[in-house]
Amino acid sequence: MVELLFKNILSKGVDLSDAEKKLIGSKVEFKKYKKRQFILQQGSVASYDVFIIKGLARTYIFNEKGQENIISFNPEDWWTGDLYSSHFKLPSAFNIDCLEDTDVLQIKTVEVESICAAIPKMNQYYRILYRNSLISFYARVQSAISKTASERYLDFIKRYPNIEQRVSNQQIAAYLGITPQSLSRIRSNLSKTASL
Amino acid sequence: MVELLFKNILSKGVDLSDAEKKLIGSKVEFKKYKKRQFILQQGSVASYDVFIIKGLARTYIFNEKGQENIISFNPEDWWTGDLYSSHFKLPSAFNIDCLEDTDVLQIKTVEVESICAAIPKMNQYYRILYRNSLISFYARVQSAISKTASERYLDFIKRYPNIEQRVSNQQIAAYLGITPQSLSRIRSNLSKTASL
DNA sequence: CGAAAATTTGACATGACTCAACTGGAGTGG
DNA sequence: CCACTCCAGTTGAGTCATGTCAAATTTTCG
Repeated sequence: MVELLFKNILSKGVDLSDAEKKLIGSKVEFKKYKKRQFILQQGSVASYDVFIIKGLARTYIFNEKGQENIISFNPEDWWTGDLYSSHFKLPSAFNIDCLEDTDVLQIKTVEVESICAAIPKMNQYYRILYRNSLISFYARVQSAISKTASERYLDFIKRYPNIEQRVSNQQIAAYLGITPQSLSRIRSNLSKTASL
Repeated sequence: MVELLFKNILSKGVDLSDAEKKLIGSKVEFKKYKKRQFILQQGSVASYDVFIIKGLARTYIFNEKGQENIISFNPEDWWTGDLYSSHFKLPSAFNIDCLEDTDVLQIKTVEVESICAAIPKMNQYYRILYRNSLISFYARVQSAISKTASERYLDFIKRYPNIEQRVSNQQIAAYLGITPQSLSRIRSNLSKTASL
């Protein structure tokens, strides 16, 4: 189990000694979630950073109109959680729930700080992790403000082909910020033009 | 000059010794840019991380339709650059130019790595810096996919009142992902309803 | 002052939304 | 195995927000 996390850490260029792995391993809790179960609920304060080792979760928010907006899909080998809530100890605006049965490793956010203090190179791991997330958010913002729904859909299936297979159209629509009806029409237009 | 950077580092909870300040100071280059001058041009490889001490820059990209999309405004006390390009040593898709005469401190990206290696707690500085950026990008994505142009405009002037004062409506429109004409209409509608 | 750029306004086109009805498949209980 | 319900997905009609193109007006700045 924990090996998957160490593998992820190594993939960011951080090589841990056995003693360091032992320390991190002692802070990590394994947990299983069922499909539809919540990892984090809106209004509660996030106290864990969650690393997904199997399954699929989504991070979403209800907008003013009461619709779900999916901020991100969180598959295996990814972290999820609410950085804002767990840092400032304020209630989260996010919901995180599971679209599949999901196994995770979770670490209390305060322990993340203590791990970084004890193993300074772990700061480098987080630096790289966050930097990579930032790079993909740049692209998402640009896509969101400059492209039509149809173009954004094509971006999505190109970038996350594995996720597209695993989620319903409703979920994809909530990720793109459009209605399921619009997505349905977009798909039918694309298949028409593709078959010409 | 460099004091402003140290102040920013301290504000993220990282307290530097005089020796550490000296090391960082030796890697930093001061540079002045005129209004309209480019800090980074599309197609070139970014090799610097740039800390703005005075003035205002913008990071933008040309979309497929040839329009400018502003990813972020970069005022004093902020970093700018292209994390992706400078990390992977690939040509940047971004343009960064100055909307005002701008003074910066720049550090070669490779030196950032050497600074982090020599002063491990600087990883913590970057970790926090990136985390804060990520938090604001979450909000921007949600705003972009779920709100009307009018709501996004209100978000913008509320969140960046100091920047709204300093840039043209064209720039704001490029940030919101709408046409200058639409922004003009939105503003005139808002002033009508506000005066009722 | 005069040229160029920014902003505003009008007319019209279009993309996406809403509301509503319909279709088809998955699961459930008799 | 069938009848039933539930939910995802599709489709149609009308509406609204935003874009496009064009022209008028105002502002900026050399």
